Amino acid sequence: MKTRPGTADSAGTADSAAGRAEAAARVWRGMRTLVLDLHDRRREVGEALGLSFVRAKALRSLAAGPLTMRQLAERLATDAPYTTVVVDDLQRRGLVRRGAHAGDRRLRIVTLTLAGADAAEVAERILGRPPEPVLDLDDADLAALDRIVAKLLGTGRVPDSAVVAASVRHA
Amino acid sequence: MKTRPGTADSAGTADSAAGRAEAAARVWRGMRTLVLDLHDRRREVGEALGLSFVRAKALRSLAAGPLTMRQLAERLATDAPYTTVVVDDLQRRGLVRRGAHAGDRRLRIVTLTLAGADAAEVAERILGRPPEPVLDLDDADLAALDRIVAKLLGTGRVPDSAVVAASVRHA
DNA sequence: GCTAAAGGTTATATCCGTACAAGTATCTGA
DNA sequence: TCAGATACTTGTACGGATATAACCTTTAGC
Repeated sequence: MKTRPGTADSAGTADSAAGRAEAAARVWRGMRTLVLDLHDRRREVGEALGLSFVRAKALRSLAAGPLTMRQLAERLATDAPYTTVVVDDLQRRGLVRRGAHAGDRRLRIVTLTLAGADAAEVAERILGRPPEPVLDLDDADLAALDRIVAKLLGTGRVPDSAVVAASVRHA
Repeated sequence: MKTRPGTADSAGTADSAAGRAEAAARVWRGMRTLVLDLHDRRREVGEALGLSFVRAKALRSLAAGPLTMRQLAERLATDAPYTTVVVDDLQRRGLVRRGAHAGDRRLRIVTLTLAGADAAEVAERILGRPPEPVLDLDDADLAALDRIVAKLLGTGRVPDSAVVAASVRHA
């Protein structure tokens, strides 16, 4: 609504720009609805593991490799004290181990135990299971979506797991 | 990786099925990453309005039209008592009004005030603003994504705002 | 060596959200 | 009319998450 068709100038790009903005907004709202409203499984993960969101997220973060407390805090978007609480809890449950860093003895390196890796995998499987509508897409649509989503991710920031892994590895 | 190319049988559909499952999982993980990790603006909304997530969500729910307490509770996925707390708070801030339902005097109908509608619009604008990568898509990709996302949403449940609005409207 | 900075831990306070119990007012159906 | 169900409110208790301050250890720079 309110497209003001009279304002389109010679090239027609002005009108197209308005249409693009609308389409982009519609797409984004749609993606948010799919992820947050229609197919949010975070509660399911919590029930399956008996862990809160942040604790489950900590396990999933560690699945890619060990992290220091500070790095983990950044991943979880929390502060250092609460990260201590979370790791204490996970350690008490036997899901993570705290280790020392050879190079810098101030650092604590948090590593998944086997049980922790199992739990992380359970969480990842629940969260990663694609919803029905995605599975029902025809081959062409799925391939197109796959390509476009990869493009959307590609423009973004580097995953930063590589940096993290490297910084820990040289110990 | 691990595509096991030898297992493809005559029709080639078996191999394609495996590829489809992988693509679907990759797409879904990508969409979750975009919405939850790379472009989550829920914190920004809270800061802009000075309201918690649930309160902001209540305002956005009411933007489509008045709701009874119970309907609002369902939208927020909370129980009735907490909904009372939330509405009390929003009312104290002058963002919503509690009204009576003519037909059934047990019901309380919650309506946005003008200030509440403004706040809801602010929230919606922050959350609905598409991230850069979406805006940077070329016309063909954006159109394809628009079409496919609409398809993904279409398979789902009816928005149920219509039902809600109708049930309130007959007052 | 001494000081400042960084990594972690401990403790405390507070808010948000969930859950449960109980009570009031109203409606519905036998 | 009377019992039971529904809508909402009040109160309470608790876990989860955030913020801040204080402290200890270790590292790095002068």
